[in-house]
Amino acid sequence: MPFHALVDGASPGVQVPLHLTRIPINLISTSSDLANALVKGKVVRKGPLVSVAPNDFILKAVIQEEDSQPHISTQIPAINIVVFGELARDFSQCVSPGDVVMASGFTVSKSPTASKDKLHHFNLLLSEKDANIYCFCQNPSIYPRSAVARKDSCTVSAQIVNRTKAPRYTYTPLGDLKAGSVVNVYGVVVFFKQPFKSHGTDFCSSLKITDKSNHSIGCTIFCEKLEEHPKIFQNGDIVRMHRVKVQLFNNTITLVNTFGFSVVTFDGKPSGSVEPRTSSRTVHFDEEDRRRVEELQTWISSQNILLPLTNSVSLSAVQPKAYFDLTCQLLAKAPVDSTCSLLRVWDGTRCPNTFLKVDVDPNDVEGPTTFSREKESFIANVLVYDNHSEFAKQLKPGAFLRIYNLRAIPVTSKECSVTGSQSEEVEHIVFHLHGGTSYGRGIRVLPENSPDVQMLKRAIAFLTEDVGNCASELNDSELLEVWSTPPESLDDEAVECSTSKKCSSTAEGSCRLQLQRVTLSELKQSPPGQAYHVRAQLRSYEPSKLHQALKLFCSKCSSIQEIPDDERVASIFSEACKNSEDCSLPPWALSGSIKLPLPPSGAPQRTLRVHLSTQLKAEGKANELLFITGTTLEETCRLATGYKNIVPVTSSKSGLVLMDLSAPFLFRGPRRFYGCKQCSEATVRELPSRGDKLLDEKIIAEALGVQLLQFVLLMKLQLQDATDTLDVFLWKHAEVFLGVSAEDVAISQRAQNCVHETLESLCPTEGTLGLRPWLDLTLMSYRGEGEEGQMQTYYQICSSPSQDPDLQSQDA
DNA sequence: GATTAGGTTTGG
Repeated sequence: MPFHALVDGASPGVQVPLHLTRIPINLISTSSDLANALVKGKVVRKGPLVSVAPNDFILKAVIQEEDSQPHISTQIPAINIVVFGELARDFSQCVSPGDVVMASGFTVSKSPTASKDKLHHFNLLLSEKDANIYCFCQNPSIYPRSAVARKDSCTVSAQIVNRTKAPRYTYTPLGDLKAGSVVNVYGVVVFFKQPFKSHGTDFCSSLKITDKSNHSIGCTIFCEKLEEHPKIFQNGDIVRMHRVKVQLFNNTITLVNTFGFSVVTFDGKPSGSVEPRTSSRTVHFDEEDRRRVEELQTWISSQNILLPLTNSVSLSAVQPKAYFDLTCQLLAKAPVDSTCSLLRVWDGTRCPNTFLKVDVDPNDVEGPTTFSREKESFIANVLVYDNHSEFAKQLKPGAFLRIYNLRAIPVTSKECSVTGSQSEEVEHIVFHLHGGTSYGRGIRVLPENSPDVQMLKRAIAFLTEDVGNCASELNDSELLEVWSTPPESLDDEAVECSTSKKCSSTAEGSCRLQLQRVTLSELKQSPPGQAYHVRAQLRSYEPSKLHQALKLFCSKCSSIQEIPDDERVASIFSEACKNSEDCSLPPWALSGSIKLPLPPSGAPQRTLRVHLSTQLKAEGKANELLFITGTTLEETCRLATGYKNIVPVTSSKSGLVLMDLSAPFLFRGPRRFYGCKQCSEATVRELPSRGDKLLDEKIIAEALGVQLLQFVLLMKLQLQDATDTLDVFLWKHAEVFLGVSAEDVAISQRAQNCVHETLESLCPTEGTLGLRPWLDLTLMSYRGEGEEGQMQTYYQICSSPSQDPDLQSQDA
């Protein structure tokens, strides 16, 4: 009986058990005896009910002791509580801020947000199985959900909610599997095949998983429906399987699914949030699972990073004859014959080899039949055979794909030379996806929201800018400026000038691409405007503090801007408060007030004035977007944790206006979004109706006339080989190179650690240069204006770091 | 509560 709603402090048949002893919030610690402990506090903040699965929820709230003695301790008598399962839903429905609750049967965990929210160093965890919450309901609340609508909420009738216990799963380490048993397991994928049709009634997935025990266990999954199979995108993904049978086959332990089987997968790379990949509507996923996934993610990243689990390479890093996985976008496709189809794909990088032209009937082509010469040079031709040709029938141009175990086949053919008389041998390349499923051969459509697709989209977006506009080749002088000094506005004429020069050099360079690898010394003497392959070691990189590598980029004016520090943003907020004037509200806006969650210790609780859209309210989405006035930065951040989208505004004579765009124009949870000062024409206006489409930063920016800035990473690397050293920029391909999204780096310590580990593996702080891995890189050289106005050559990395194992120990 | 597959290429 975990949840008890009491009206006027009582409810028929419900009593707070007498054996429980109240413990002051500031005395809660891991060492306190919690078995019979009871905490009491007023709910000062109630977060949204987050659905993690049907009938499974998480809700966070803050409770504060009202009657505590401040002199007892300096610890703030307020604490985060995290409620799980259906108990969370009951809490959400029945408790309003202002209500007093008591809780027992909780556990405590270290609060990851303590330094930020200045609350208690521990969180209270309340699971539906063990915890009891007693709620003393107050008068109808005037808090967020109802405040704006001025609607009474939560007239709770006294009730006792009785829930069946959520099943608790135990997971068997892969080293402890006993033949004949049925178990639940967690593991890291080290091999997998996409599901294929078996000779029986089902599709079959074959995979191999490992864990800390370092056993590698083969698994075979039979399911009739494709969506019931594990959604594995790459080695290193994490799988959780329930109800698999342990069998011996050829004296080896294997796992096969059995009745009631279910599987969930997770990205193996830490990204700040753990998203279960499943199409099951009844997945159980709780804090314990989150902890297990994060633990495995940490374990994976601690494994030898020099031996990457995945075989993914970008087009720019493809080696002839090699097998590899390619993440790409399908542009066009056509059948070639009864067993073979042509897929035309790209990934935003250019393969140094020219592709064999595959003749197909233009009438059979799905998607464009031709592309501009520039765009064509970025497109790969992939021939897929047999079962994959069948699978390709269902693919649609525009889809994002990962193709596993592709092979780059060099093809030599005779071609008439330009002069026409003699024929000369020309080397082309074409990718083959051979029939069958050996080595995991197959094609997978990646979901739009996957981090890899997001990165791919950005790489392609950068490219299409470049292809569409010769100005493309990077605003080098600006890169330099950003590098050493705060950004200044660009001199337009200077850009025009350097752009036109770059255009001509690009035009000369783009038709003939360098095929062979060059040394750094040769590269320095080679003509600019071309792509080159180099093999080099990373000698050093800047900045050493990763947060300094994070910048904001405007895709409209191509400027790179620094992320303003909190001090600067805080001063913009306080200026805005000071200069605020009374104004008449736009006709579409509704006004209300909300109480700010948890005031800092001792301060009176603040009531904020908010505005929201009549339209959104009519659609039942009043809380989706709030315009708030008169807050400090700190208050805005606190508020943002409980609402989807917060836009701080200020009132002037002319009405509501956005703040200075040096400050974020939008807050959502820990994420902040910025607009370009130069390119925005910001106005506070009502958002057009979007139907069921979720409000995201793009929609909001567009509606407000804000040119959204994109998070990017910018670094300067020094490469070295036996012949020379070379400074290169890592920018447009930084996400591909580092394997994280810049946006994640902006909010996630774990993503930052991931980057740090990658750089550390390529360029260890300790150890000799000779031991550093050798990297196969594609560099683009281009001319640009230097700091003092003279033209000079710059280099930028445009590939992922593919490492050459043969050269690992060779000395520079 | 049966059956399927049981990684491992070199090819169009």
